Formats: sequence, structure tokens, C-alpha cells
Amino acid sequence: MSSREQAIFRKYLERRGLKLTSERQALFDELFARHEHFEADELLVRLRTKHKKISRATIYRTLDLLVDSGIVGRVRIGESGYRYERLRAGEHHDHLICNECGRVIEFFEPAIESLQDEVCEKYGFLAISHSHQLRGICKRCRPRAARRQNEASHAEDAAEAAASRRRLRSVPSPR
Amino acid sequence: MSSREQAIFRKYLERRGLKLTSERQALFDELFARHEHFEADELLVRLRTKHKKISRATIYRTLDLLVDSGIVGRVRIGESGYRYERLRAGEHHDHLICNECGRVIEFFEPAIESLQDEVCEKYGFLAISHSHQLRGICKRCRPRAARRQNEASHAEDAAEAAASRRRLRSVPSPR
DNA sequence: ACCCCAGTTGAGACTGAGTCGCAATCGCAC
DNA sequence: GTGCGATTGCGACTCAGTCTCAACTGGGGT
Repeated sequence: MSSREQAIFRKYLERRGLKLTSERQALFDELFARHEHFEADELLVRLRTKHKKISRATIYRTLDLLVDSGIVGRVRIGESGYRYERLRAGEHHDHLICNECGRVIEFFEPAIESLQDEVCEKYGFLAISHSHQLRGICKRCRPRAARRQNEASHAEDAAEAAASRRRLRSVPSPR
Repeated sequence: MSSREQAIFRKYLERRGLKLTSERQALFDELFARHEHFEADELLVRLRTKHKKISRATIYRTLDLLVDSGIVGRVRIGESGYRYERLRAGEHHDHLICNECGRVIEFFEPAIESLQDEVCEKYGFLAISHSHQLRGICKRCRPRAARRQNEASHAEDAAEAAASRRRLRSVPSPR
């Protein structure tokens, strides 16, 4: 499987005199086993439970290589740290992220992409990458969220407010 | 100055039985003195040098309030941590971020906004916020960046590669 | 003007994600 | 098979942000 990316990775290593170690291979395999989006520690746990002994530092180091080689993308989704995702060559997408269940939905809208290019041109800006994420409530979670909304609707008291302060942390860029 | 936001903040505190302490006022003033984009520790240093004694915890706590009240926005720009920005009521903008000099340029493109709405509709997604950032090289830095590019153009050797690995960390979502 | 207490503060310990240095180990070209 | 540069694991470290708690304070009630 995934022999295409395998070849890219191999060549990438070769070209800069790096070695294809068993750890790198294991990480690569795990990654391409099925995961679209994942985080570094997730991989660590997964590999560890699969008998494979690997250190956290190596996870990060290898992930760096994969990102650099263009096989994997690094995104800042959610609160802390990075998330990684497999990149299909030449494809690009942006993200819808559910605040409720954490699900990440990918979308691609060519019209937005070309408008971005226009914006860049207007400012004389040379774009190298972009990240575009909408946060909210996904289709599946909307009923649940609405229900909760009702229950809490007249809880504007101080106790509730304190809690809400914390909850609100997850909104990156209000519109 | 900024009496409009001042009033909003005051009312926000009042409504939930919170106090307008001298620390909160000082932070607020500093923030509205001139800064469009800033980070938490920047404020800390600035206030400390201005004789005002304030703790890091308080900075963060107060920033939480300001974000919650809608006066300030919290964005994940760049590598680590958050950046904050003043929000003019009802206005919204996205960001162009220069990898070279770190400058943040704001832009607003109504057509992109409405396309976003369409995307949400398509997926039955209820958007609460979004963040949209393009990273690259700004107008001012392009000549400099191009020059450097030339010098390094045939440095595909291992030593350089190692360094480049580190450098590349700053690209969030490759397109 | 004074009291009172919920809300607030500062200090510093703590956390979690990610990084670094280094001695031991491993890939792979010869 | 050897040799050596690349790689690994470990644990210590950093950095941003959070938490705890005892001491303090703003401001409504009197």
C-alpha cells in the first residue's frame, strides 16, 4: 500500500544522505495505515502499544522530515499543539472543525482559493502557505448543542459566567 | 480615548458582578494606548517597565475577560502561543503574515466571507468563528528574500538540509 | 465613613507540548 | 565485515499558559 508516498519518502531521505531506519519506517507505516488527522502523542501511544519501542523525540524528529518532504502537513487545529495530516500530492483542502465533538471535516472551494490569490496580489504578498479553518458545530452535533442552549438560556449568573469564561477559550478568531 | 470600549468593558464586568480593579484598568489602558497586535508577555513587560506591578497570571486572566467581552480577539498566529488583537465592533478581518519580518497585515474580502457561508451550508455546519491566514513574504521583504534564495540555490547538501528542517517548522498548512 | 466578603491578586509550583545534548547504537557504502 | 556519520532513547530542559492559595481590595450595604 501507499507505495507512492513510500517512494517519495525514500527518495527524500536518500537525496540528503539520511537513513531509512526501522523507527522511521514504523512511523511511516502506522501513519499510512489509516489516519487522516492525528497528533504526535497519538502516534507514540499507538506505536508503543504495537510493541514498537520508540521515543517521543524520534516521533517529532521523523514528523519533521515527513512535513519537510511534503508527505504530511502540520496544522494548528484546536487549542494546543499541532495536528498532522496526510497530504495527497497536489491536493489541498481547508478545515471545518466541530467544537462539540472535535471532528475535522475537509473542504475545498476553488473560488476561495482564487480570491486569496487576488488578495495577495493586491498587497504585493507572496503566499507560501495558508490555513483556513471554520470552527462551529457540525451537522451531527447541532441538535445536541441546541438542547443544551435551551437549558442554560437564563443562567447569566456569576457562577455560570466563570465557567463560560473557560469554555470560550476555544474560539481563535471571532468574526 | 477609547471611551466606547471602556464603557463596554465596564458594563461587561458589572453585569457579572466583577470588579474593575486597578490592574484590569492598567492592562486595558496599555492595550488601547496603541497596540493592534500583541502577545501576553509583551504586555507584561510593558506594564512592568511602566512601574505597574502586575503578575503573569493576572495578564492572562484579564485577557480572558477582554476576549470574552468581545473587545479583544485571540488568534493563533505564528509558532507558539496566542496573539491578541483589538477588535473594532462589528468589524472582521483575516491575516497576511510575513515569515520574514513577522509583520501582520489585515485584510477583508467580503466575497470570501460569503463563500465560507456557502461551504457551511453545504455541510450543514454552524460556524461560530473562523481563522484564515496566509503566510508568505510581504512586499517589503520580497527583494531581500529573493537575494537570499540566489545565494543558497545550490546548497542542497546535508548540513544545509538539517538547518532547513528547523526553518520549515513555520508553515502551518501547505497548499 | 466603615464594614464586610466575594472577587481579585501575586508568587510560585505545576502541566503539557515540544526540544536538546549526548552517549550508545545502527544503516549502509565500501 | 568494517567504519563512521546518522540516528536513537533518555532525561533534563524550555516555554506558554494554568492552577492554588493565602493575603488583599473594591464597592454595595449600613
